[in-house]
Amino acid sequence: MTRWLDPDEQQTWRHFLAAGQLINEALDRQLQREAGMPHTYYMILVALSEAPKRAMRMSELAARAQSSQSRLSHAVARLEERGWVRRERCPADGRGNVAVLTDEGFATLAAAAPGHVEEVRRSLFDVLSPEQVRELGAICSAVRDTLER
Amino acid sequence: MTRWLDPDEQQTWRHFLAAGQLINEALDRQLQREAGMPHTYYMILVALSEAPKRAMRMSELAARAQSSQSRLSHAVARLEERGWVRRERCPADGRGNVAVLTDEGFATLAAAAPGHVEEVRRSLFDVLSPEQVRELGAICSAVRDTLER
DNA sequence: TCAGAGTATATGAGAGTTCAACTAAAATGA
DNA sequence: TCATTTTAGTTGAACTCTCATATACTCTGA
Repeated sequence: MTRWLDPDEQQTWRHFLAAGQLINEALDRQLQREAGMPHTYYMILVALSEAPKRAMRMSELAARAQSSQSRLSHAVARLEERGWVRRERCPADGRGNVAVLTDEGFATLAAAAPGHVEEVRRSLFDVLSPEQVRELGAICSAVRDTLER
Repeated sequence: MTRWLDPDEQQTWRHFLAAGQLINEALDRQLQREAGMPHTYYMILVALSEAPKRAMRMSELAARAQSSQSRLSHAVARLEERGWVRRERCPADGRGNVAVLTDEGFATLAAAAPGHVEEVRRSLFDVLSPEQVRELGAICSAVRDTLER
């Protein structure tokens, strides 16, 4: 009944898990050390920084930053305490909130970005050939399309 | 100075993050729902189940299960409470502990495995062509070799 | 226009993770 | 042989995440 993994698939799967975790740990360590925030928070700041007026509805932000709504809500509360983000009531929809990246938040992000990109290169792009990067892009895109929603 | 990501790299990176997270979430949800444990705990049980006598030194186990020592220590404490793992003092080295998978733990793992494998197929292998699986294996292996230690 | 259904977000508790101590037992070496 | 260093593992606190629930607003249809 169960379609078990054959030895090759097993190995691929374990490499996949190991690689993914090593990269995530590297990202988190670098950001925690140099910017005092986890990668999930960084992703939230990035998403906000790219939005018009650096502002976005909470649910839209959750989608962009690949966060659950609850996680985002907690995270933004922390980011607000640090003064990097501010929340405003949404005028168009009384239920909604809009998260806004403050200047201080933007400055923090700008300061953190170079070190982060360097880490991204070190842990992924520098390791792979251009051909592999293309392949990886296609693979991840396929996974994403399948699992998303 | 900073080697920023070009648009293609950006996209690949975002697909990579999204895919990785979607898969991890799928794994965690499935295991939490059907076996009442997170994926990290599952990996610990798997590692133990493959060891001679289903027993392993803590640090060796941490390495195999891709866990930090601290995380493993906390996790094994929980697994012990549930009766799935037992800890014994290591006779050869007075500092060491040996984690042992109990019969109950093994049974739990055996019961959880089919659903887990099914989820692994659904979220990764079924999505990719055999060629892509090969490519992904090579890519992850390269990342792992570079980042590990 | 109002009850009921649906949507946007927040919140609290419980659980897992990290980081920095801390304990205890080897190993080292003069 | 004893002080030092290293290694194995644990622990507590602070923090993040998840899940279920709560709150407050909007929409829908009779």
